[in-house]
Amino acid sequence: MQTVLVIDDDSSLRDTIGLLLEKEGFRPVLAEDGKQGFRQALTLKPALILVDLRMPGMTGVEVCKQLRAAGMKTPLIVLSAIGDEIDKVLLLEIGADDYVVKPFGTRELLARIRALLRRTSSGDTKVLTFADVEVDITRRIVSRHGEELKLTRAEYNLLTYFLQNPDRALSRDMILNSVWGYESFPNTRTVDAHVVRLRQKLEPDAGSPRHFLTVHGVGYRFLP
Amino acid sequence: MQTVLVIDDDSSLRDTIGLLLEKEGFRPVLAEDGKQGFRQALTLKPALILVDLRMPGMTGVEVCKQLRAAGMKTPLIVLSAIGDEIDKVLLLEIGADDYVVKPFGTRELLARIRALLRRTSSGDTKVLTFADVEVDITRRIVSRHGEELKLTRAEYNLLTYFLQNPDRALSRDMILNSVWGYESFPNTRTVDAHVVRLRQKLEPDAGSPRHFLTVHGVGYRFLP
DNA sequence: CGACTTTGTAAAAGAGTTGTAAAACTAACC
DNA sequence: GGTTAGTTTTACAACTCTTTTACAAAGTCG
Repeated sequence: MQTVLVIDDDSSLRDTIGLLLEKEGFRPVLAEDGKQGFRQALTLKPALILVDLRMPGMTGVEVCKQLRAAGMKTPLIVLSAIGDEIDKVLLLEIGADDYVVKPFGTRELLARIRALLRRTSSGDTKVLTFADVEVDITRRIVSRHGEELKLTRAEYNLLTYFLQNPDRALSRDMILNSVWGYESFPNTRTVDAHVVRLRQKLEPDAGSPRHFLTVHGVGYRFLP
Repeated sequence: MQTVLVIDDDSSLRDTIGLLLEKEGFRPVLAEDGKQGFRQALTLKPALILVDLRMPGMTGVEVCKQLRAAGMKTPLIVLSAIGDEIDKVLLLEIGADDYVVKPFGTRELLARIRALLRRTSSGDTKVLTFADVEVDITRRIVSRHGEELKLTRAEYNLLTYFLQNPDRALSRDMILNSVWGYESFPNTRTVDAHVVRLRQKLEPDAGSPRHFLTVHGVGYRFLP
């Protein structure tokens, strides 16, 4: 989950943004002044920073400058009040990546956050999870408790298919067609062999599966 | 020198921007419509693209969408006339990185170009590193412990591609398209041959690679 | 309860993928 | 034109993964 640091002295706005971010799947961290925010930025290394331009003490411009001087390249969006005289060019030159003028819609703020994250982190890592297992699609790695589990290609493909079709009875033929494609025609027992392997690698107790369930006479059902 | 592709049907504006860029040390390439611009973007792989929103034929939005669909991550700034009703959020969502409203000052345009180049990783980051290897992009030199390692062109290109896409499973086809381009069609085994060479030159122990990892049945994953 | 079908599983057989050196080919440079 | 450096293809061994097979275990149903 990506951490977003929000630095704003207006506590009500800060909380609003915090809630919004939380709802959208980010981990918000709130700071009420520039100095505190600056320290948290260094220690937390958030994925993105939102900073108010006008604050008592250390201003947004100061925060931004200092962070860049400290070598941090964290993407940063400046929040400015409509009355503020902002020199857009200056902002961009001191190292802010974008700015949003208050009052702003939540949709706009989110879009900007996403766009900025997309182009900076270059890796929008997609991660699916079930139980205590993590499936990192971009890295093509499956792990449990941070420890990598080695899955073969067929196992991996089968697993992601199950993840995309949770809690549904899936016949062996459906599975074969979706995972193996219409070109190859393996025996339906092939599916069983791979399910066995997924159970052995991913089930807490392969003997009595809790996630990869058998639907007798049909096929399997995956329960996250 | 960094190439900037300018796509605009207004020839006078196009030339003005071209001159400005040239004066500021960029290499401008001009395209007069969306289709032409799109093709040049794919072949030239510019460092940055400026595209007019309103054009006959393929619009700026189209260009942007298509480029992103083709997997190009080139930073892109949209130029829009003051009368245009632009949905900023939409622009950012389709993958534009920034926009400038015409008429704009040259100072503003340049600041935005620089800011965008700065934050898009390889913009002015001249040196990339991983483990004990340094890759100096501007000098096109790879070294370890200050000692130069001689890499051929293909090896170097492949290495920088890996560096720009760390910790992601990359299929041979993706690698071929990005490193070799859409025009040449070498065998996918070519990739393997070059990976072998990178391992031999850069891995501490080429026999058990720690950085250039194989993703069986897919391709490779580079771990810095 | 049996007779029958379906599933679990390990292990063998088979298929496909990768590592690697070397040959064949190209482009670049005197 | 010939030499050289670099790229791409090829060939094959080594390796990994997939599929089949065989049999035991479990489930279904009269």
